[in-house]
Parts: sequence; structure tokens; C-alpha cells
Amino acid sequence: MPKKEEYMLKGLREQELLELADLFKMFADSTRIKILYDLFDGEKSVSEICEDIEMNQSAVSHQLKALKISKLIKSRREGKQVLYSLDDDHVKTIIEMGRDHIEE
Amino acid sequence: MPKKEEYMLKGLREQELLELADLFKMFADSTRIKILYDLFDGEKSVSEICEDIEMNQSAVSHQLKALKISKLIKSRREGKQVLYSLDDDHVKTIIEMGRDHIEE
DNA sequence: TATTCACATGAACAGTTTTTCATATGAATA
DNA sequence: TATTCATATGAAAAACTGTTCATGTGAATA
Repeated sequence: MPKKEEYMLKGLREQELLELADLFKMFADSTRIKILYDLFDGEKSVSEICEDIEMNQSAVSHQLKALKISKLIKSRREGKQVLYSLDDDHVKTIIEMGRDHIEE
Repeated sequence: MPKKEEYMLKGLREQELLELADLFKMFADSTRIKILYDLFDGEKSVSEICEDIEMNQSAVSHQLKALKISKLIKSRREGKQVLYSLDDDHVKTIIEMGRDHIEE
């Protein structure tokens, strides 16, 4: 029995579309954009990020986890602190494209 | 009395960050990505889009409205039909950046 | 002008996401 | 090793989003 034809739109499979949407979800929240933007400077600890973006530690940690799962940031431990940094060259480009659009 | 200092992160005002997040929200849903992707071909009517992406007319119209408010697409009426098309050069770039990230 | 076709829209509902609160864990230090 | 500091996490509450359903509107046509 032939497998039901999979939905496909010009080479993009349903699964890929969902992944794409999930990726953009990471940029679709102002807390997360603040975090990403904050990390443009380079590696920062969780508490530094909290101060910079004026959000409490728990909320920030939850979002850091989401960003990490999406492979947009990475982390390493240094003593008691955990340092986060960007893990993808596209992050800056994507955000800059967004800014370009808005500025028009 | 001095105005309360506005939150600002490296030149991005709170307001701009919110706009940026709102913009990326448009790419953060697979129905909307399908629509945008579908319009890569050029102008299409609402019913054409519905067929292409296999979604009902009401859902599609709601999303078209959102995309239009975000200035990612534009429309013109031709008789009974309304034709939609992309209204921003960045749309393709943003989506392609997203695909690049996922493919890694 | 009554009807039909193509699209738009408001409201309700279901599902998801984000924040908060309380608490847990892991590493350094007293 | 008991305590403190930095971060993580689960669960519940609060806020938001997307789809559906019913209906409305504008343009063509019978």
C-alpha cells in the first residue's frame, strides 16, 4: 500500500517548515532578543545578563535554556558561574535583517 | 522633574526591540512561513494560496492580514479576487538564513 | 436587483508560551 | 562539612496565539 503523499511546498517538507518556525520563535520574544543582543558583546554570565536586560534570574535561565536547545548560544562553566555566548554566525545577520526591515 | 531613564540596550530602545520581536513572530508559525514561501513565486490569489498550502480560507485570510500589517506582503484587488505578493526584499534572505542554520 | 463568488472579520475555544514562585543542584568558601 | 553564591528547574498562573465557525462585505453576473 503506497504511503500517503507527504505535503511538500517547493522542496520544503512539513518537518523542515516546523523546524524553521521553531527557530524563528527564538527571535520572536523580546526577552530572548535582548539576551541575544546582549551577547553580541561576547561571553556573559547569567547574572550579568539579568542586570543588562533587567529581568529576574529564573526567567532568564528558562530562556537561556530554550536558546541553547535551539543551538543559538552555548555555555561553559567557570567556577560558580556559567558563561553564555553566541553559537551561530547567522544570529547577527538574522537580527540585522530584521532591523533593516523595521527601519524602512 | 527628569523623565525616568528609558531602558536601552546598546542603542536599541525597548520599543524597537518589541517591533523586532513582532516582526520575527511573523516567521514563527508554519502557516505563515508556507504563505511567504508560496509567494516566492509571485502574486497569488487567496484561494490559490489556500490550495497550495492546504489550509482553509478563513485561517489563511487571518494570517494574510497579520503579514500585511507587518508589511511583509501587499495586496491589490482584481475583480472579485485579491492578489497578494511579497513586499520586502528581506523576506527571502531571512528565511534562507534560517534554513542555513537548520542545515548545520 | 437578487444571487453568487471571493475574501474579510469578530468571537469563542483550544493550545501554547512566558513568567513567577518555590525549591533543587553544584561549586566555592568559611 | 555547613553555608553561601550562582544557576537550574518543575509546576502553576497569567498572557498570548491560531483555528474554527458563523456571518459580513464588495464585486461580478444572471
